[in-house]
Amino acid sequence: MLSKKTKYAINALLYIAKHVAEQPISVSRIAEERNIPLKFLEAILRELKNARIVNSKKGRYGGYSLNGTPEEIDLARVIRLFDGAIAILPCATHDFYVPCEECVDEATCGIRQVALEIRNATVAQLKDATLANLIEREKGKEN
Amino acid sequence: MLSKKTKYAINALLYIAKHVAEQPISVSRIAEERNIPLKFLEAILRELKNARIVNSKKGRYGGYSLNGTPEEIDLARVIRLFDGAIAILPCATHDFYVPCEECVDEATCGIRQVALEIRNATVAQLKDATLANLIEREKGKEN
DNA sequence: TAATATCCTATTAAACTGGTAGGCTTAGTA
DNA sequence: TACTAAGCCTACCAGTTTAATAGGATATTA
Repeated sequence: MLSKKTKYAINALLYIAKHVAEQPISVSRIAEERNIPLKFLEAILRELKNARIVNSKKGRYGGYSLNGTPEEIDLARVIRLFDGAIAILPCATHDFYVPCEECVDEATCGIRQVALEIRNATVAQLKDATLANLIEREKGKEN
Repeated sequence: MLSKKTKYAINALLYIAKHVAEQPISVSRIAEERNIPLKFLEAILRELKNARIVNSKKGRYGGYSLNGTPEEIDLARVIRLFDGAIAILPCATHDFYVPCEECVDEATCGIRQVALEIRNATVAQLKDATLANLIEREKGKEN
């Protein structure tokens, strides 16, 4: 399950993506519009900024803007940032590899093979899910 | 990520499946062979028994045996038992459905559509991963 | 009746999650 | 220059979950 942090992050990014013309957008505006605790969202956007997914502008009339187009930002990136690995086993992740303690022989482990196949499929689906794609999907379902 | 409980459960089931002829097999034997804390594994096998995935026999020379063939027991069932939902969002699960708090309109939500697609693919892969299939995979990699 | 199993309940330490509090720094604008 | 609205940073906290451990009750077989 995705953490609330990740879900808040995705929703905030979608909000910015839908209002690209009005960038930069302040944390307080997003917090109000999407019903996210202000201080919590502040921390989230700071993390997104440190990960270079958004840019920030300090001071009055400052706020956050996307670093890149909505086509370039996908869910895999956001989820990895906040929730870490996407795979179901630590020995089957690409970015966060850690061997399984319980494992006798990783090379032959059947569970690991399954975990790798699932991860590959899931990551592909999450990379397809860009901000632009998500907004498209919502429009498609509206009628 | 799968919990240790789930991983222990899968390993215990695989151990029993590999020694079908010697059923029932005691918790202490499995715990020793697979390096799993005895009392913890005890609780795990009891849960598997309550979920009718294994059978138990009390008293001396008792132990646990598979309830069904290794072809009939798959990872989806075991994971759902210990870790709950397989989907990445509560609104995208089949067995544990709960609406997303953050959600404005579930019917059009793009994230949910992605989550449903991922869940469908993942569940299919986990259902294919039966105990028999996992043992097959290990044999295939051995040479 | 001794030995060896499963079964059951309670407790616990550590980590994680979701959130709050308070204050500092920076940048436009009157 | 002073005000104000914004991001930036650190510390803390309460509740939940995870991964166990402890101790004993009950059942079965030789």
